[in-house]
Amino acid sequence: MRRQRSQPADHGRASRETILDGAFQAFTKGGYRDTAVDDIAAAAEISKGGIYFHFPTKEAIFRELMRTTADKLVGKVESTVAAESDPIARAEVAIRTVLEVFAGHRTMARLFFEAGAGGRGFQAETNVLHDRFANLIQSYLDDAVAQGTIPAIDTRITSVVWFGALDEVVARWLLADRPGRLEDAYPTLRALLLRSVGVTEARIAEVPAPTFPAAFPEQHR
Amino acid sequence: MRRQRSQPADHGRASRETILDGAFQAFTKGGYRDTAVDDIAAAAEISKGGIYFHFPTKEAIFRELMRTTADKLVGKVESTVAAESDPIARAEVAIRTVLEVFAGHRTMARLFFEAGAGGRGFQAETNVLHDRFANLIQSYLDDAVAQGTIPAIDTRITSVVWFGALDEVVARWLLADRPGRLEDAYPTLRALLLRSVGVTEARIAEVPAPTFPAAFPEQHR
DNA sequence: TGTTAGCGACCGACTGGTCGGTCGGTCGGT
DNA sequence: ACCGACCGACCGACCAGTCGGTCGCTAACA
Repeated sequence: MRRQRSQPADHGRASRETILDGAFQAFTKGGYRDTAVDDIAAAAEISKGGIYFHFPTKEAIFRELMRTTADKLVGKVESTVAAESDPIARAEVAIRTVLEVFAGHRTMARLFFEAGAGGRGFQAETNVLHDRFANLIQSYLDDAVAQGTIPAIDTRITSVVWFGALDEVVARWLLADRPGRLEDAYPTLRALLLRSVGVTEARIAEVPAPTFPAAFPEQHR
Repeated sequence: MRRQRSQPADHGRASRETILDGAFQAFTKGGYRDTAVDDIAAAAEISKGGIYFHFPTKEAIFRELMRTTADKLVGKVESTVAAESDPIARAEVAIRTVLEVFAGHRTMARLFFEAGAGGRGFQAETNVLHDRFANLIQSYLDDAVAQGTIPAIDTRITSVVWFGALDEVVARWLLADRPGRLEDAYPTLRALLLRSVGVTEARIAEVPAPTFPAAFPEQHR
């Protein structure tokens, strides 16, 4: 199968994107270690040599993919958050947005969660990602504390806790046999997190938080 | 280096344990994928062939290691929990115990957290582990709800959230450049979690929770 | 207009190295 | 003499990265 050769106007941009797309698909099922460069090549309909013309190593592809994908997510969060001015409302919207984006892009979630499967050094990569989100959350919490909306607490640990909670909820959803709708977990998650930092019950009840049926399909006990 | 041959009385039990010990050491630094069977052999001071006399596959070694280690941890938790009768107190003690055990056995924590680095199928293994602890937590929460100590909430999601929080706190501690004392995070974590399920402030303040200095060394912002 | 040199993009067979697992063999105890 | 425990060289699969090519475009030149 002869491939259409790219026009010179492409400047190689197109195929770079094509490779990234293929890499996304490939990494998405299988994680880093279980994905061979040949798999990426197949997914992107390009040769291995072609890939190495555009990228120096397999790891470089993965890193770029992670970075740009995270950028998109953070960008999305920051733009939706911009509509709110109250710091607690911002935190709420941030959490909700992450949930919604992942709900709509299960594969993207996979990318983030199977990133770890590249042992040693990728742990560091994941670390940066976690930090990024935790810091985002922490900034909202700090603001909330500063303006007296919530009592003074250790916002560093709190942001870690919030992130961990969010992370785990998404992780379980990803691994569930018959996953429900991820967004359905939001009302409960929101209430738990807001309560945890001492937001008043009145404030928590403010958004009626439609009582969906339990978001988690079944429990294996 | 000729090794001491085991006495027949051993029935091979000793060397099985020796291998498991070596595997623990080896897996502990490097995760599953980055640890070669030869590494395990070296750590256990036995030959590769010797290992395959006792275990069918590398994966079998890892699974057994995970299982028995988790057993120990769960056992420890359950025995300390037995001293308490109030379900919320039990949950508190469970969290605290996990923190303390990990604090004292950093390597054990490593084993659990680098388990994921074996892509696909190990995710499932980790899943089981998470389930085990989440279910433990859920049972305490269910009891607390049943006896009216806390309001009725979705204990399934709540247990996932609690576990996620705990998990992330430990993970950050493991990856910190200059980790502080893990137990120091307990007071804050405890307060956050208890508040999240609606335990009264009075009850939360009950244990004076000695205000340690911040448990997290520094923040990279 | 026809010819050709140069080049950027891409191809895919191949290499070097790693690693899980095997297998014929050894050895001490009974 | 036999057997269970153990040894370690070896096999084969897999895979990241390389390298000598090919192809078609464009620009320079005749």
